[in-house]
Parts: sequence; structure tokens; C-alpha cells
Amino acid sequence: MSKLLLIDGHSILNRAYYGVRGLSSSKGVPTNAVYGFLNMMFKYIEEEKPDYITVAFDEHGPTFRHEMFAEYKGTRKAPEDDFKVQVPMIQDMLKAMNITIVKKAGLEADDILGTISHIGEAMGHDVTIVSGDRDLLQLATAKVKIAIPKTSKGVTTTYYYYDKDVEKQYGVTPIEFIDVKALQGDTSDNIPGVPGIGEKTAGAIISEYKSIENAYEHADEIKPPKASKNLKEYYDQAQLSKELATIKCDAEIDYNIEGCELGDIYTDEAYMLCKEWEIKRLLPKFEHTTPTSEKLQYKIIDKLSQAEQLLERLAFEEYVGISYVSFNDNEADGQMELFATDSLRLVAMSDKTDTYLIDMRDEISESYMNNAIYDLSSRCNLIAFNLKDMLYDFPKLNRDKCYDISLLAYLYDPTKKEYTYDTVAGDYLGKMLLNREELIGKKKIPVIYDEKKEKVCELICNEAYVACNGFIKLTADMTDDYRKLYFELEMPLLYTLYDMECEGISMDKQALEEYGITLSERIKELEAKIYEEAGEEFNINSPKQLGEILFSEDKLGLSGSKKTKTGYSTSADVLEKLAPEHEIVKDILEYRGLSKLHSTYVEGLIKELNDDGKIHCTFQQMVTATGRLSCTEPNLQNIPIRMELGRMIRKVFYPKEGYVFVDADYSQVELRVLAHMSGDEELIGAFNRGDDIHTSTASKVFSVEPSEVTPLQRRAAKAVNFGIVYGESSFGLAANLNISRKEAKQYIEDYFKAYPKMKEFLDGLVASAKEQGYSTTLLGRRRPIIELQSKNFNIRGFGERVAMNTPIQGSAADIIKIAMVNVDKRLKNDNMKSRLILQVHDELLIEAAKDEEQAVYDMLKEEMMSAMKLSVPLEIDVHSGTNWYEAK
DNA sequence: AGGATCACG
DNA sequence: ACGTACGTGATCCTC
Repeated sequence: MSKLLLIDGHSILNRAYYGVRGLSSSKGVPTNAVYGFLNMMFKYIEEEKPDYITVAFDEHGPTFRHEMFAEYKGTRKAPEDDFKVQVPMIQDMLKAMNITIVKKAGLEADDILGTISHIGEAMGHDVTIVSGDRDLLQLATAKVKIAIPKTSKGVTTTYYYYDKDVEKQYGVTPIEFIDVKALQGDTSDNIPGVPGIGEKTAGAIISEYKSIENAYEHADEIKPPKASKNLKEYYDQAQLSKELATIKCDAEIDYNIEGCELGDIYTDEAYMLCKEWEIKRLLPKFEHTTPTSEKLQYKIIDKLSQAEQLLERLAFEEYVGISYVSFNDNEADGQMELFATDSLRLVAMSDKTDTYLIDMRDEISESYMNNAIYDLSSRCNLIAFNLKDMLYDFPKLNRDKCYDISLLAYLYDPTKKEYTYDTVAGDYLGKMLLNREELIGKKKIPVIYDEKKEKVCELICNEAYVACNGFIKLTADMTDDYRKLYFELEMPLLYTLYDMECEGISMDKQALEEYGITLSERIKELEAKIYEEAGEEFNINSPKQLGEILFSEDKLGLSGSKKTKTGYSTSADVLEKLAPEHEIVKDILEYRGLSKLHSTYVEGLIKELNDDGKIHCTFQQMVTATGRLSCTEPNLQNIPIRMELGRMIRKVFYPKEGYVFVDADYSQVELRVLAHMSGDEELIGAFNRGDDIHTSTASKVFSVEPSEVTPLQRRAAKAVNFGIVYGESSFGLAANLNISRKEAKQYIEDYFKAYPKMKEFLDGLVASAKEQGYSTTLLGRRRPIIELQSKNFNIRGFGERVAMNTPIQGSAADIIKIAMVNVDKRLKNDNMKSRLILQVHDELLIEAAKDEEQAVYDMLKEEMMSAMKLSVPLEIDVHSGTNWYEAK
């Protein structure tokens, strides 16, 4: 005896949508209904152990809306769009699980379910229909069971109905159930019914007379006189209602039950969708149920002669992917890289079709391999993941022929979290490979890799294979924009960044320690004072404890403090408003500032100081969604400057002997980019005249002469200018300026009046991003913005602001990246000793040989100003000094 | 692991 | 009615 499980797709998805709340991916894609649906489906599969499974959907049918209204009549107005987007999602997921979906234009899911259940029953199968819709009860028979899940207070219980159960509960047979519905009507399904006959009367009538027809025959006997009268009067309508209420069991659909056999639903494709949508709670189901990944075949090379032969052959390939177990013990991001123990030295190489594992344990020496890799890098294109890391092991790789596949994958979608071989294989090669963690775990301590040799081999072979094939795939149909962006900008920049990291920046440890001591002394004083003022000792660094002390009634009981999420907000802007209320507040603010300086900058920087007396930060090229760089270990892009006390930290960064710092920063790049991109003549004019841009804006917005602009007005105008760049929003501006939203709105309106093309331009950015699915910078760098497709007000609002900000921030990033590559090239081509050592978004810091200072100054000006031709000039400020403080 | 806070552009 | 300025990273605390 075989079993068939039928699922009412929309209905169950809808149940799931309201049963599971607040689940979405980090990109804002709602996943709650998909998750709930799958959970329910897994449960029924587990319970029923069906041999066949099929899910029915309406094809844009009206039933969808009906269900929504039926379920939430009166309480909900329209189907939520977060639900709608999950309909195609669950369908994709089911397809990925090889589960048959049946839908047909013009047919409702009910009719499909009825027809299939009929077919199934006729073939002698047991049928279970899962639906949230009680109308389906008419399909119940001795062999067809209707399962109706009902959720109350978070607990879902399923009620099962065979024909007998329907009778027991409703007093009518499933067939008669149709007549009941026909009599009582259903507004949500557009079934008129008979006026004056509701649920009770309908049930009673059919229970007695079995059908509308028979009831009509005996209409005079029917008890409530009104029902009797109306039944006669509206008999035609009743019959029509019956027709409408009857689920078709003979619809014309192609259904072959043999194609619906329940197979392995935990497929690679389904697993990948789960990963993509970040439905983490379902991932384990896939992992231990089936081995989901394919295993790459590779050839082992452990003889020197084989290696020589292989390398000679590979040199004639166009592309070779490479990965290896490092010979050095590199540490990155706190996580140990793979590195070789004495008995484990491995290199993987791959061409388009074959992957090789070179085992150096016996015959192949390290120096041979080093040379072989260098040789290969000048004979064919060598492709690696995270090439900048590889350069630390192989600094002399040929820079004309080595490419980074992760960097390429970043350009194709800069919003991803990581660009590892498994994700690239999944995204672009349609291949599912075990990832690093699955192969060797995520231990932070170096492990004895010999124990996991097989896994390590597989790991690096995977990486080499995907490097080669991913690169071929991604470069095959590249647009000119991307080709230029990658080959002429990002790849050259990678080498520049590597050189910058290697060069590092000298830091005066002793001076920093002394600075730290003065901070500590003051911190101690403040600590004691704060304890006294609070009347007790507590952890000032704990926002929770601090909130208690400040705002709790039985403590200090300070007012306001509305901002809450997990308690009271104690952020600086809240505290500043409270300062007049109590002396302790300003002490806390000072304490906060000082301890920030001490822990993040004094202790943090000392920890990162290298033995050579320099800081070697890491420039991350594949992190930001906009195309900017980021900087870690330590972050040298957020060294204090706004407050004098913090700014002094810059004095500990100094040039090496015989050198000075030359520091150049763009003046208002982002606003200049805005002027150029928008084409607004007013803003362009202001920049061309060399006006102070915030004063100019203030003068226009507040309708006063530039000379009459007050500092307060300039400050407001500056905030408005920032607001425009961040994606116009009156709320944000209001919060920033501490003014009412209405006033903020007025400022923005006045701004748009002053710069007539701006509104149209910004609206255009949003419209274009909505249409294309991504934002674009001046160099054609793209950022997908899936948030724009969200129907959630907040998420979409965020997407709109991102659509306005990304082209501006991203184009500014394009500009300084061009400048960096050109400046670096000039320094080297002109045989200068001076080197680029830091980039801080709109600023470049050069360590210039003293005799080259003027040349560097001139060259910086030239290269930075000409990085891109805009309709406004690119101005820069250049300063030099004996430390970073002086040079700024 | 995630939130709160704060440093920078 | 909804509830936010854009892009980062480090530190500390809490769970």
C-alpha cells in the first residue's frame, strides 16, 4: 500500500508566515514562511512516510487573496508583500528538492488537490492532503485524509479528518459539506449562499435533508420560516453556490504519480538555497543526512621528475590555479593559516581540466618548488585566492601575470561576506564543494595537519581548481567597464596595498606609553570621583550598570532616557543632554573618552607594534559594499583627529630616518562627485568659483549673503550636505542637528530649491537602482541592492538611501584608488625612494625622502587632481611634517 | 555571538 | 503606522 502526500502550497505557506515571525536573511530577504513551510513539510514527511509527494499552487489565482481574507477577515487589509516574495522562493526550494509542483493557469489549488487525490485513490493509494483551509474537508473519504494544522500560542497541532471524522464533527458527510457551504455562503470565496442562512442553519438543514435539492423539495418543512422562504426564493443562487463550492476532481491536468516519488530531498541545490537565505536552523538537516558535496579528483605528484614534467606542461596553459600549505606561520584575523610542519609541504595546481597535488615530503625540495612557482608566474597566468596573502610567502611573483580570483568575485558582488572557493564554486560554477570548516574544522590553534593530510589535500586542490575555472568563467564575458576596473585598477592596487603593508609606519612606543600613563592617571581620578558621586562602585564600562546608576529611581534617577532597546541608552548624545542635571554626567563622558583612547589606541596600537618598530596594518580590499578600502590589525583609518587630546596620538607616527611625511587629502570629494554626477549648475558653479561649499549652501538655503552666514547656519548647511550624501532623510538630519523633523524637512526642501537638479538626480539614482537591481559608480563598479525589492518600509527605505549614497561614496573610492595606483607607479617609475604608506579614504600619506619632498609634493598634486576628469576641479590640501600630527 | 559605544571618512 | 542618516573596525560587556 503506497501513500501520497499532497500539500496545499499557498495555504500552508500562509500558515507558516503567520506562525513564524521575524526571520530574514542578513540582506533583509524574509524567510519566515519558507522556514515554517519546510518545517511543517518535514514533519508530515516524517509522520506519514509517504511514497509520493506533490505540492499544489494557484497560478496567480484568486484563491491566494481569498485565503488571506478568510484567515484574517476584518483584521488584515491586504496580503503582506513579505509573504508574496516567499511564494517563488518556496517554489524554487521545492524544485531544488525535486518535489513536484502542480499549478495551472485558471485552476485553483483546491481543484488540483481534488483531482490528484481522486487519481491517487483510484490507483489504490492512501492520500493525505495538508491544508489550512477547511473547505478541503469535502475531499475526505475512507482513504483520503485531510490534515489541518492549527497553531495557537505557538504550538501547532494537526487535526486529521477521514470522512467519518468530518461526520462526527460536523454532522454531515464530506459531500454534504459542500451543500452546507453553498447554503451559508462565503464572502471571501465569492460564494453568495442563501441570505439569512448561516453556519448553524445550513448545518441543520443539510444534516436533515442531505442536499440542497432535497431540502428544496421539502422547503415547506424547514423550520425557521425565514430560511424556508429564502431557500425557495434564492434556490437558483443556492445551486450556483453549490457549483462554486464544489472542488473539481476531474480537472484537466497532466499528472503522473510516478514522477512524484519522494526521493532524496536534501539536495545540494536545496542546501545552497538554505545557505543563501541563511536559514541556519535547517542547515544541520542537510549536513548529516547526506553527503552533499562532490569530491574533486586530483593526481598526486611526489617525484621530482613528475613535478618537472608537470610544471613544464602547465607553463603552456593559459591559466593555472594555485593553492598551497604555507611554509611560514602566518597569522591573519586571529586565525592561523594553514602552515607546514616538517613533514607536510603541499602545493596544488590546476588547469582547466586537471588538478594536481604536489607532495614535497620526499623528493621535491622547498627551493625547487619556490623557483618553479616563480618560473610559472612569468610563463602563464597564475590565479589564486587572496593573492595578497600569497605575496607574503612569494613576494617575487610576477606582477604582470598573477591574478586574484577572490578580488574578481568581490567586484561581481561586493555585498558578500566572503570570497572563498566554496562560495565561488557554488555561485559561478554550479559546484558544491566542502568548505574549509567542513574539511578541517575551524580551530584557531594550529593543528597537526599530518593528521588531516587527506583533508588538507582536498582543501587546497579545491581551491586551485576553483581559482582556475572560476577565473575563466568570470572573465569570459566581462564588460569593458569591469575589465578596466579589475585589470587596470583593482589588480594593480592589490600590489600597491601589499607594498604599503610591507613598508608599514614607524611608531614611537615610548611616547605612546607615556601618553598612556597620563591618561591612566586621569582615568583613575575620574573613576574615584564617579564612584563617589554615584555613592557606590560599579563598572562604568557596562552600559547596563551605568544606565541603572543614572536613571533608576532609587539611584540617581536622572530624567529623560527614553532611548531603549535592551535597557537605557547611555550613548554620548543622550548623556550630553543630561550634563546640566548632574556633575557625574560630564565625568562619565570624560571617562568614556579617555578609556576609549587608552584601550583602543594606546593598548591596542602597542599590541600591534612589530619587532621592526613599525605598525603593519592590513588593507582589506574586499570588504566594503561601496568599493572603499578598510583597514585592520590595527585600524589606522580611525586614528583620532577631531579632539585635540586624541589627535596627539598622531605624533607617535613618524617617518623613518631621512624621511618626512607628506600628507594630501581631497577637499570635499564626495560633494564634488555629487556636483559632477548630478550636473547641477549651482553646485558645479560653487566649486568652480572655489567657494566654501558649506557656506555657499548655507547662503542659498537660508537666503543670506555668503558673508552674512552665521557659524550656526554653516553648521546646519554642512549637516544638510552630509544628509544629501547619506541619502536624503529628514529624520536623520533632525536627529543629527537636534531639531524637529519639520524643520529638517524644510531645510531639505530649501536645499532642493537651491540646487534644482539635485532632487531629480537622487530620485533617478533610486529609480535606476530599482530597475537594474544595483547601483553604479563612475567607473562602473556595481553594488546589488536587494533591499529595494523589499516591501518592508524600513528595509526599502534603507535600500533607497543606499542607492543614493553608493554612487557617491563609491565614485569617490574609485577616484582615490586611481590616484593611489598612479602615485605608486610614479614613485617607482621615477625611481624615487619615497613610498605611499597609508590611505584614509580621501587622504594619502607618503613617507618621502627628504631630498624628494618637493617632487613628491608636486607629483601628489598632479596625480591626485588628475585622477579623474570631472566637471568640477579636484582640489587637494597637502602638508608635510615630521610626524602624522604635523603633516595633517 | 551580538549589542552598545565610539573612533574615523 | 512604520522608525533611520552612509561606509567601516576595535573594545567591552552580556548572554
